[in-house]
Amino acid sequence: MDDSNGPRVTIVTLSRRAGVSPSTVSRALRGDPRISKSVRRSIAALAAEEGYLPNAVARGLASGRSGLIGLALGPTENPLYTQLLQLAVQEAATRGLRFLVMHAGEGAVDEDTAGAILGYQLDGCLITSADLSSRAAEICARHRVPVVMVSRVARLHASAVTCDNRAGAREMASLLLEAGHRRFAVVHVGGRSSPGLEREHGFLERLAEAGLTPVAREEAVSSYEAGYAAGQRLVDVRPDAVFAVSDIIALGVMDALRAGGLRVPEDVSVTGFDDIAEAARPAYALTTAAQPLSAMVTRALDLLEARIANPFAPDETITLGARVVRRGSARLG
Amino acid sequence: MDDSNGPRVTIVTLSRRAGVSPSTVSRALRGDPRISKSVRRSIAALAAEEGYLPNAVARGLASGRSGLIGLALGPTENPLYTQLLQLAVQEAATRGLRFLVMHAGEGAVDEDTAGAILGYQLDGCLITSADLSSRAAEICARHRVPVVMVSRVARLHASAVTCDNRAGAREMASLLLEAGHRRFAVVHVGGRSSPGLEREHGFLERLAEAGLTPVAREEAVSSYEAGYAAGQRLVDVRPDAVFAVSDIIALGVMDALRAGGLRVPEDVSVTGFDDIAEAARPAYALTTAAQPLSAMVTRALDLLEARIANPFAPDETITLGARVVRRGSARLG
DNA sequence: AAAATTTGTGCGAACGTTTGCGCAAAACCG
DNA sequence: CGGTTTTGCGCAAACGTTCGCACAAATTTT
Repeated sequence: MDDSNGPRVTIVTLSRRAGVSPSTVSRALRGDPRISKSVRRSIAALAAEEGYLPNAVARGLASGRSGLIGLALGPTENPLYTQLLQLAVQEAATRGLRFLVMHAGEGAVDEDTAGAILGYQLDGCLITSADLSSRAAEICARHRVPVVMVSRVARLHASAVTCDNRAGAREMASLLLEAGHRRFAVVHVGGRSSPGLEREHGFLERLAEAGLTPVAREEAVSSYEAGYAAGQRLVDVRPDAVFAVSDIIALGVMDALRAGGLRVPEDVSVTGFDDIAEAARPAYALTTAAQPLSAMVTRALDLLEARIANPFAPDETITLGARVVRRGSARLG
Repeated sequence: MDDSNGPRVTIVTLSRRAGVSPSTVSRALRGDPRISKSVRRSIAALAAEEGYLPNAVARGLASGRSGLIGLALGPTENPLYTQLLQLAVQEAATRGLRFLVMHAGEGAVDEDTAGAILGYQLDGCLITSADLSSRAAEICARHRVPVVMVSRVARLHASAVTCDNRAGAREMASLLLEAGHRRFAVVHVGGRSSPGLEREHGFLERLAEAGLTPVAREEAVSSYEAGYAAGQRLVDVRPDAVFAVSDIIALGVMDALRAGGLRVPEDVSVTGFDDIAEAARPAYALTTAAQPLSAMVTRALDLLEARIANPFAPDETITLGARVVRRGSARLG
């Protein structure tokens, strides 16, 4: 290891020590088969001995690939995005890709920030925020940066991986219907989010097929607090089942319903969508449709890598199945 | 804007169009006072017109400053770190710094990953994970990368900003004592986390001054589930007040206590530390000692920038006050 | 044994900036 | 009006890699 304060050890340093040219060192370190095995080995040894650390910035300049992926993360109050972050970071690391965070939180990504970050010659972008304006994608497209959206419908010039929101919601509705529920309430998020819309439509569609319309339809943003407020408005409505388009909303609804004196699930079944970690807590035991988050992240990175390898690969959108997980918050068929 | 597919517009492009040298363009864009105002303005206009985007990678190579900060984030199940992330991203953006995520989640940062990321010539690192081994800091130190820890005690060659954990915990104890509580339980995290340790010590210390020792002392990792398990063990102990060293634990404790038939706060007061967003939910209304997270992030970045500007600035640790916020989960003096 | 191919390595030019230094012209001084 | 300072800009060398091309030596082919 280099504990000294000498000049940084670079490829040139190594090349001199090894008596070969810098290009040979470069190729040897990258495992280029054109370099003989013996030279490759001795250079690897030398690099380790000297504590050589490749300069990713220089590499980026020379190769045109930075190894950097821009990341736009949704509202951090929603644990969903946090889980996504963790999964994505792990998965990306194994592929030698790193995340440069462009945005974390509510609202759209700041134009200037996004622009500045594109200056890092991003190899691609991962956009997870549901209610993100399309501006970010547009900026990326203008700079020819591949984009993949996760848990969100594709926009112009972008790939996407989502789960089958509609089918998941439909299944939830079916299960609820089978169990005999008739007075349905749904808590939706308006037009802010494409998955939210799909989930609401799927649910209502299935209800309609059974000849039913909901007794209440509350709008909320995707947060606990908004869910709580919606839940309060539902207390007097006395639905026998409520479907919230996201878990974080469902948790708020549930707490409000309970605060209003209703028992869950005896008086009212409550269900959500996402299967965030909080949903599994004993105090909630929320029945919900699970997004296969881990698989989604994997596929998203696959898509990104494919586009990096071949910039002319067509946009693609992958839909993975959602699976309802039964817990205590609802009586199901 | 450059919607065409022509070659990228670089400083050289601009310099030709403007009839000046590349160095003049560079200086003009950076606002160098040595360039006349008129030239500066015309170049700025030209840059905007051509949709010029500075290449941050090239700049990094030439200047030795990448504008990149490595970020190590604690367990994402703990909303604390998520809030931290959001605040840090915002605050950093205004300073022209970007985060490269080194780690997110439990456990120590992976050696190889950290090393690889240092190859991006980070200007500094922000380390927030409480239970991180000191390895990350060590690696940074070896590569002469300034480190600042937040919500965590300093290590070798690192600055830090924390809140006064001990004082916060002491105040909580005082308030609880004043309200007449005598049967105390504390849920701690063992030696895994320095803030956790300080909080526990502060609390116990104040208790000792009142001639008391806790009736129970449960160990947990910093998670809801571990808190829940600890809470279950406490049901039969029937403490009249419990102090958990972090909110996420306190929430688990509270749910378990309630599941065990105890009323909060009538039968038992429960308190925590951090003031995460969940603590304010009506279902919890957790009384807790708040970390001034926003201020901490600001100071952390100040520290980092100071070290970037002057690599020989000494390490420094800043301690901000903690403030107990009273909510419904505890009867307080 | 000469010719053709393969194998292994070096040369040098990028990549897009920044920055120390040099040098002219313009502004000031007495 | 000659001499000194200031102002404004250009030259060219970095920064640490990658990669196309050339080229010698070793190997195979005819």
